[in-house]
Amino acid sequence: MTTSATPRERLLDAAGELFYRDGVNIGVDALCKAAGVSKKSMYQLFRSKDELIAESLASRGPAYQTLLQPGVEDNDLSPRERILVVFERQDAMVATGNYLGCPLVSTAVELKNPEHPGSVVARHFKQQLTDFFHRELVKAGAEDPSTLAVQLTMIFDGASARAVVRAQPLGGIGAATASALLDAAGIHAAELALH
Amino acid sequence: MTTSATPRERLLDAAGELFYRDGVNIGVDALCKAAGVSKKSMYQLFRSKDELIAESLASRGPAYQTLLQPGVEDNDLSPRERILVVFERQDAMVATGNYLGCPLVSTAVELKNPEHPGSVVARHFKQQLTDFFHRELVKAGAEDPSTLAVQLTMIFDGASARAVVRAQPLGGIGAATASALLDAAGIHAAELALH
DNA sequence: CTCAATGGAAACTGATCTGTTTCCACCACC
DNA sequence: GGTGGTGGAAACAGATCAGTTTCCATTGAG
Repeated sequence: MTTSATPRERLLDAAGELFYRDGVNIGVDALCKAAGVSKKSMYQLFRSKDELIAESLASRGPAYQTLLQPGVEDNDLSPRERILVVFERQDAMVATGNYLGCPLVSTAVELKNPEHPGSVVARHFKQQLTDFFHRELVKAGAEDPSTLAVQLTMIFDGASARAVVRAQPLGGIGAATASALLDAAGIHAAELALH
Repeated sequence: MTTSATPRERLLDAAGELFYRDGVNIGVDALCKAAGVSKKSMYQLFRSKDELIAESLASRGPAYQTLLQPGVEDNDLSPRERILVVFERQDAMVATGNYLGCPLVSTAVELKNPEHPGSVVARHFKQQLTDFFHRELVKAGAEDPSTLAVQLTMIFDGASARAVVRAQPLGGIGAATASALLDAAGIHAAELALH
């Protein structure tokens, strides 16, 4: 009624945004009001607020991934470039001024409990970023793609933490660090030309 | 009365621990109960809960720094070693299983508002870690100590985020990444022997 | 038109939130 | 033996928390 989407979609959308903007401690009343859904409907659609946290994170996870990772249309990019695009897009997101940290990390930090369904979802999607790095590193012929993928993920989350604490643009420091690490691993910008 | 410390000290101690363990949304009642201090006394000593958040973080900041950074007794360590000690100690803290992320980053993430007095304190002490790295990098003759210090801080916070999301030991990945970055910057383990 | 299902509005539970206030026990100082 | 200050216990304010329930308007099917 408020919008054309179903109550469930409206709830997931509002939850994804408000849990991120205001933290997971925001009240269910405010959430339902923002979604234009009654609490009755909410508790018919979701067992509890905790489940809504997890499901809203899961519903936004794929969108968050595609926001960061180059799509299929970027197949002409080298693995190195495809990796660095992630950091460049992160940089752009921070530059908008609305960035409050990686939603996955923020949720895990706020929930504290690693067994909370929301923490489980966060862990899952964060692993997907590492997996993306891993695939590209294998394509690039990295010597130790597993370690390097974890290191790149750490740089990503470190840049995210810096953006939160400083509340200022990153100025490309994430991409620069990832670049330095890739260089050190022998994955250079000119690798395609060398082959 | 409950302990020998003054009510103020007891409050700052309890706040530092509970805000970290349970998040800044823990209630003032639970906090005062843990500190053995009445709410009346708390609100005489601190203007608001927000101020208590900031002051408790500030009171634990120096302890947190010295926990991470090598003391004056470690003057025989090289700058490189002094930097890597930070990551080794972080690794050890994560290994205890009680690690819930860097208190500074967690507080900033939870508060969302970068102008909150607690966020200001977090920013200040996080900068001190970067400053420590910078001093050591200058000593080591780094070419671009400013950038490198920021990168090391990012690796530190990235490792911290990983520990939270994964809820597992880090296995030295932080030190390994910092080490790789220092190597790439020409600050090698053998530098003292080369001089 | 009738009937049943959907779902929003809002009251309600009992607990908790931040912050204020009252009251009283204690304790050092005179 | 007073006296003033410190500080804990606890009630209180008004708001909000998660979650349940009642009531009613709408809507699509028969």
